[in-house]
Amino acid sequence: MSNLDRLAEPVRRWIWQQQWTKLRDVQEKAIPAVLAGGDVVVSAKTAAGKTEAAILPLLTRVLGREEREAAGFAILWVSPLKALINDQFSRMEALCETCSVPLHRWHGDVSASAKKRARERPSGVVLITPESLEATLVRRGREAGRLFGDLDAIVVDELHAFIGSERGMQLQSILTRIEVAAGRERIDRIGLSATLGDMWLAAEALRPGGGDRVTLVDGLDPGNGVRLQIRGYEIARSRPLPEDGKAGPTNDEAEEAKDSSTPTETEAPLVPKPVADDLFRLLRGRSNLLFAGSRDRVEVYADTLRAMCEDQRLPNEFFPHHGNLSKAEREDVETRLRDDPRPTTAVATTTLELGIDIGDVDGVAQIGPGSSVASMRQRLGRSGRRAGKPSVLRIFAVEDAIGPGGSPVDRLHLDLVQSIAMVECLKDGWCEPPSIGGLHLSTLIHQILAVICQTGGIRPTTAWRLLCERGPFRTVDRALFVELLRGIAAPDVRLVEQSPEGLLMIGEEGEHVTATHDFYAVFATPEEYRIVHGSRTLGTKPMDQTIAPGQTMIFAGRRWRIVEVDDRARVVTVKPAKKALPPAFGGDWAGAHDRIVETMRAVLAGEETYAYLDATAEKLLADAREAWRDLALATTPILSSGRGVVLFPWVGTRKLETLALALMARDFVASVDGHVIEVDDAHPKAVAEVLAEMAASPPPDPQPIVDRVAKPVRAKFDGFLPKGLMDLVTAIERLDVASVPEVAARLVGSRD
DNA sequence: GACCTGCTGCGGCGTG
Repeated sequence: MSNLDRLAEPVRRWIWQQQWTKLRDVQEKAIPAVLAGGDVVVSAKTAAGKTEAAILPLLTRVLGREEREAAGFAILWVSPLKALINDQFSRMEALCETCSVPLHRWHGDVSASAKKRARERPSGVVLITPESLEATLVRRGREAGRLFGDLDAIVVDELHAFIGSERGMQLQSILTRIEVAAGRERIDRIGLSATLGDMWLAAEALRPGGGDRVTLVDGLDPGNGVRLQIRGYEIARSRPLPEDGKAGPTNDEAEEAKDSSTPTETEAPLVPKPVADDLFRLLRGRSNLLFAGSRDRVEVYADTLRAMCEDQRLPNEFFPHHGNLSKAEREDVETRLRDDPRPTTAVATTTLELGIDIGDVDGVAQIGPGSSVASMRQRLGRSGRRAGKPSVLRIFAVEDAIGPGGSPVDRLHLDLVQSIAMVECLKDGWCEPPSIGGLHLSTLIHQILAVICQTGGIRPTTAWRLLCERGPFRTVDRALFVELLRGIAAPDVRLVEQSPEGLLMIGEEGEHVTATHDFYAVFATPEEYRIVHGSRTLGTKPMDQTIAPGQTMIFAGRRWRIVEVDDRARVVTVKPAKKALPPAFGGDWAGAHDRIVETMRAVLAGEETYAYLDATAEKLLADAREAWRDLALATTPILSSGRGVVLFPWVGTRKLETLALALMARDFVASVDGHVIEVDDAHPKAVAEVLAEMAASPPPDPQPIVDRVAKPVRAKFDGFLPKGLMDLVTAIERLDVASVPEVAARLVGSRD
């Protein structure tokens, strides 16, 4: 018997109106779990019907409750994106109406009057962002009991997107604060998540400290199979790529003339011709997603493919999509993908990996290995959603042509090898676990300020119990909490102060910080210029680079020249140009997980053949394996190179960077380049001696290593931390000092 | 050699 019969009558009526013949697997499983009460994580891939899996039984619960005197919201539905809230609102509107349950949208783009109405007569379901929830607690803390005291359940949509992040810590903290303000022991939490390698992490993220009591519901995914290919390209580079942003031409007539000239023969194209030709041939005429890896590359690839359409007098079907493009530019692409019959390829960053509704695409392509196996899996799920259609993923591995005399690292074709390693990890069913265990002191500072605003003043002990004992900051003990409070109450900081009665109050600087609307978000955002053409805002660009009139840039997939820069208003006015340079957005490299780099070593050292490689990729892999043998890297992971040394420990980026800093603390000039460490002006024997000593000793003193981290301040409130606490955060969240002996042993252990 | 996300309250003005 289907669990359909356990749903309330109006809910069943709505299902009947939808003409559903039966419930999806994940819905059948979720209904009894949600009806039973308690915490539940529902996991399934995108578009499997998770929303209905949660809302149908939740509405049944709400309709089954006896009418109560005190009003209040019944269901709090927290979502990471405004766009998702809008999608979900239209999906739930008719259902809620059938059930006579009010449905509210609550985020920054919703009118203040609609929010006021919801606040004055709170009831039914409210779809809200963490930031809007934070704002409500901070500005109307005394109303929290009235608004949330009668909640039946809290839903966290896209739970996986919150795990381990600053925003995730904030959300967990807010959920605790709501339970406490509502005077409730606990309120049921329902998490909706993508499938993770380890679902216990999702359970623990939903209920910190109580993950083992969360019910896990996993939707079956029969799937339509996967067609995956790695395409190799061996490109002779006569000249290096132009350096980003630095070579902007000056504003004069000669430059205007240059706009219309064609690129000279010696100038290397930004996208190698064989790669561009294949992309054009394989993608044109269908609907695809092309993940280019960075915003700069999104612009360059979209511009190159658009220009190819124009050269062949064909209508353009390639459009860029990334976080710095305006909402209007992005929505045009999304709508065209979803509703327009014309073939469309969106060239994108990670913006199109998550939940936004764009329907199904024919294929997915990506340039290079991509940032993680987890993201490769999400991308794969974007195609092959229609019955009988497999998921199609093409990975373009672009490598330099290089002879036996070339640089050892380049001969290993590590981009291709990493692509293979990541596909192998994916086939094994593994993906990176979210990184948890950080101290998150920046976010804790935020939560201390927020709780003071919410309550009007709080005792330090009460704050610690709320945020660290009951809330999510479990790694912060009383002593550390007191040290943090002393730091942010210091006379030169003054975020907080203590009243004569011992209550924590907002200090002078804290008044400034909490007064602005920028306060509600816990993540930092760079200052940006707005890029404007005529009356249309194309998007924004970070202001760390120098921007000057006369410079050209590719932006929103088209070519522009900067006409005017208004530094006060932070507006850059542009006009069309015939030729332009790629824009520079900057960014940091998050690095690869240990398991990926270990698999890369196994790929190089092994003899396995991979059926998903094309002929060039096979040839490049053979060349890389030949280099591996020539260089005897299996037995000699320390190579002499020019006047320096190259180290191949085959560990993930965090351990690699820690070892490089440890060598710097021993007065070597060491730097990380991809998956290797380069030591300048050093003799292999001298480096090996120090490594042997590190391998035989306990982990080194972290302080000299921490002191060499280039930019320690990263999170929004890091700047308010006393140095000792900033160093602690750096050591715990960015380094792995304990691994130094083991990584050093990998380099010297195999030489004896 | 990376990416993404969010926002209150109030004063002033125009419109129905």
